Amino acid sequence: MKIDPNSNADLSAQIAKSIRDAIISGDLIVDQRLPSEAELSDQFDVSRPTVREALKRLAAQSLIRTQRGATGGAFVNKLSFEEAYPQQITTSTLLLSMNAVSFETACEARYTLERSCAPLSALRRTADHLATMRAEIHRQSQPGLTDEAFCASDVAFHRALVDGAGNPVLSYQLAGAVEAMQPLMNMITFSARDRAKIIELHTALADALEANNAIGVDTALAGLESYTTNLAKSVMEKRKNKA
Amino acid sequence: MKIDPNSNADLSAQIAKSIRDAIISGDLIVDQRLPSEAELSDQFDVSRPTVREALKRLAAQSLIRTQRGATGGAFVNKLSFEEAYPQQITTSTLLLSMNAVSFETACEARYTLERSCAPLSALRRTADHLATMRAEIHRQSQPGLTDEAFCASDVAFHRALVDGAGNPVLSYQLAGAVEAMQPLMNMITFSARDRAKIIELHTALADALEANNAIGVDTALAGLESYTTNLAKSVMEKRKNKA
DNA sequence: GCCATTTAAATGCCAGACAATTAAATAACT
DNA sequence: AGTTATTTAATTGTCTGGCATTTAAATGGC
Repeated sequence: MKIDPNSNADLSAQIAKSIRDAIISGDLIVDQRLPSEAELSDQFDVSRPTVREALKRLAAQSLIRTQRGATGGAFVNKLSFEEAYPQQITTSTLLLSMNAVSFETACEARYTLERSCAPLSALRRTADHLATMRAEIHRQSQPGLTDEAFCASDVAFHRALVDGAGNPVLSYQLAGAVEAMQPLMNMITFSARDRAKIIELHTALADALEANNAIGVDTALAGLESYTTNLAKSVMEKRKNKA
Repeated sequence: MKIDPNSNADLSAQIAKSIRDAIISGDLIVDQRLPSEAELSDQFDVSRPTVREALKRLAAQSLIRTQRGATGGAFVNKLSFEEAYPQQITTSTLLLSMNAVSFETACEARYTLERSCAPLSALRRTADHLATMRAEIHRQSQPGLTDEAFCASDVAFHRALVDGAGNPVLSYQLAGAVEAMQPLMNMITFSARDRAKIIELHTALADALEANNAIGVDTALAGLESYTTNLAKSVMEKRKNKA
């Protein structure tokens, strides 16, 4: 393997790209062992620290894992949905916070995606999903719950709804949309009245899901979206007037 | 700052996590300069190569960028949607190829998400989006087009549809779902008859979008999904009988 | 005041070494 | 022979020290 010395990219970035491409194309398959760092240094004609920087880049993307010891080395990692979740959530969160995405835009995206899962979830949700949602509703009605805990419970509730669709690809894609909204929602202070209204809608949602009523689920979600949006709007308004 | 020597994680991983957390929490803000590698070595009490490995991990996630020279250093990067796209697509693609996700499951997720964008796109699509879609339809009807090129055009067509919703968060989330399907679709051989049918559905879709007819768009998408799924099923069947 | 040069600070890269870990090979012992 | 203890070898993890390269600012000459 060779590296272009005229490229303006770091050597470690070029090497990482070379190996990453090999993984994507299938040249390197899951659990296959990469050459040792010393061998890679020879092959790419760079020093070991440079190879290591390249490997750390790949490790940061969960594309490889490393083991120490005699039979150790770097191995192509089987990227699992579980591993990809946090990455997806971190990225989505930072995208929202760094790009001045309005609450409305984020909210619209989140509920648009979530509503698309509703029919499938109404069809396929298991008793487990329903139980999780009922439990979260119960938690949400506890007095003395902090806004953060309320929002976290809200996220758990909605993730159960999404998971009810029984499609891991959907769950993965939705994780970013649903979880990344939490920091934004945390900025809203929920009064007792707000919570009661949200719990009411959550209950309607769970009821509809229990009855396999897709339209009812969609209606409840639409209600939640408009209520959340309006709530956020009024909170922002109040803050603006105060300042 | 301190690092736990009892943790079984690499020092570079711990340092990367520490800095990453500072970025997520807002302790480090966009375009802020991190301490130099030498200063970080002192602060974390590790050597410079270890610090560098940590920084490369963060760079691989586009959380920082580095500049050489007198006023250079590592800066917190403003994560843009454009930067996040390829990451998202790579991850989604690998998730599908490494986890034996069935074509049906992937297809269901993709069309479920895409159909959720349809009403918004019917409402907001610009002339530009329509023009892109018409151009791709034209390209798809060219004889002699390879299956790969046909699929790539298909992806471009659908991305224009999604972008028509005018919500960058939606576009980002959908990018993974739509683009990651391409390698799977490339495995299907599209006969002339298949292509004609798909182009017919694409045209119906564009027509409905032009008329701001949300229901028509949804119908066309539903038709596409079932046609694609059946096509894939018959191709797989044929291959199985052959072998 | 403007341009060329020097300087200093920073990242990029390398060579070599040692520590820590791990599995396999070997030796010792029963 | 079988089992246990020891040694060995391979590999990653980390450190030290250094040099090359890049870049902006400081300096100096005109």
